[in-house]
Amino acid sequence: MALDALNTIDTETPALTLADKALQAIQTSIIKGELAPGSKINEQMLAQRYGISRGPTREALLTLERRRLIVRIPHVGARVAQLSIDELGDLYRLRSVLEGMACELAAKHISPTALMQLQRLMDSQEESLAKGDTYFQQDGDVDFHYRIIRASGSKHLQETLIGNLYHLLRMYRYQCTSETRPTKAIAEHRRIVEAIAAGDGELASLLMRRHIEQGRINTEKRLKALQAE
Amino acid sequence: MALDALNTIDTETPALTLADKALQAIQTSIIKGELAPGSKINEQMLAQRYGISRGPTREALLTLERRRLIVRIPHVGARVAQLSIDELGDLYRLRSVLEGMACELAAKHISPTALMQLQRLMDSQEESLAKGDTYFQQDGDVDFHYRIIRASGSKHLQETLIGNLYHLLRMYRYQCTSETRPTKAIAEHRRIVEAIAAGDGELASLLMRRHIEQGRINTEKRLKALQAE
DNA sequence: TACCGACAGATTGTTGACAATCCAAACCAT
DNA sequence: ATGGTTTGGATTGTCAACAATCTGTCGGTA
Repeated sequence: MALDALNTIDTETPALTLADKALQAIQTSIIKGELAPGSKINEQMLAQRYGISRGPTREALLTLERRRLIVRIPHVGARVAQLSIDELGDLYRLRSVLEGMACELAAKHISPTALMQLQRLMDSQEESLAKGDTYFQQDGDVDFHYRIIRASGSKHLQETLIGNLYHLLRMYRYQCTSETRPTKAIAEHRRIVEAIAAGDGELASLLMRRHIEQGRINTEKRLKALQAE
Repeated sequence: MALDALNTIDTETPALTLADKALQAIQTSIIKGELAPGSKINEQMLAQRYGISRGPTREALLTLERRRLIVRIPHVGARVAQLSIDELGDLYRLRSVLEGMACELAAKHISPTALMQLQRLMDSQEESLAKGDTYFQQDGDVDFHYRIIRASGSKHLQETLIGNLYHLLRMYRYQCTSETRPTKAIAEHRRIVEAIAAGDGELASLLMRRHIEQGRINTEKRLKALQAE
């Protein structure tokens, strides 16, 4: 039932278009690996599965192409993106630079309220970690990064990271990480926030780049193990 | 050459769809300002103008939305993007960081042939400049930057810059620069290439960021004058 | 057997019509 | 006159059928 809800289009809220809803549904399937990397995507089949026509389905696929979750070839079709270690490195290298930049900007521009919210997020995460609750760890990490990126105040940086890069990143992370490293990661988050609060963008950027590099190593290890089979 | 053609399979055939052609046509109109910034875009009218149906037209508009050349609102429609000084600054700040990164990578990874081609491009541009031929100046500059970005060897960096950011950038540049500053710009290009050739990514990056900052100042000046009317 | 080309099935690209939604002008009530 | 409501026209979202293209199979030929 709950699983069904994830794969079913809600036809009762006409605020969103069918294309948007299809996009959400298909993207979730891809990120979770229900649509396996490299597998072929059939427009008609997808449309049928969600009970809509091919028009909105095609629109969703175009958006997924721009997010690099699928690869489309004209007159041939679309496939779910393949995960590779090379691309992972490429992706993280770019992410590292961009989020470093976000930190520097955030250290300059962050608003008092946004900073406070960020600190409260740290508190609540440390608290739930102490309780042994790791369920929201992954989401919490994403939330942390999102907030800093938004605090940068740069529309294009935001769009590039959240609107483009992060979707593919989430796919790698979802499929390649099982247990996270919550204690260390949250401590690193805390230090980054402290640097931002102190207005030290250079330090915040450095810490963030290191933090992300740790994440890359972690994910790469998993991906290697995954591809070894 | 002929032998090459005989033994090569045309895997790189454009295979242009109507959507692709419409995209090219509409994008050119927007960048040139024939479709004025802020003006409304009518799907049916566009489709009629190019003698195609609304389907491919919509696909083209979706792509233009991802390239930030238009703004789309569900059930309302699309408008050509507005140019603003704030966004120009935002855009160039991001571009600066990314192309700086491209320089560092290029200094490490560039292939001998790519380097040679780059140097030949410099030669031919200096030559045509000496002749007083400024017609291809704009294209030449774009070409220079593209080559360095490609030489970085980073797929995602390439996609982010060329696939996303540069389209909007070209719109600003096309509409906001009349006479360029060819002599200085080409000299700056030359120095950047020299730094890359010497494997000094740090220097190349610094020079590139300065070079881009000059471009920003130039474009901003024009944009201000344009908006003063 | 290996290679080349025609054929059939399936898939994508495109179209025109229909439904849902928004915008603006006209209308009514106060 | 002004504010809110209604209604008509225009525009976007969606659909199902048609056309163009590709993939893989089959048969023929060296």
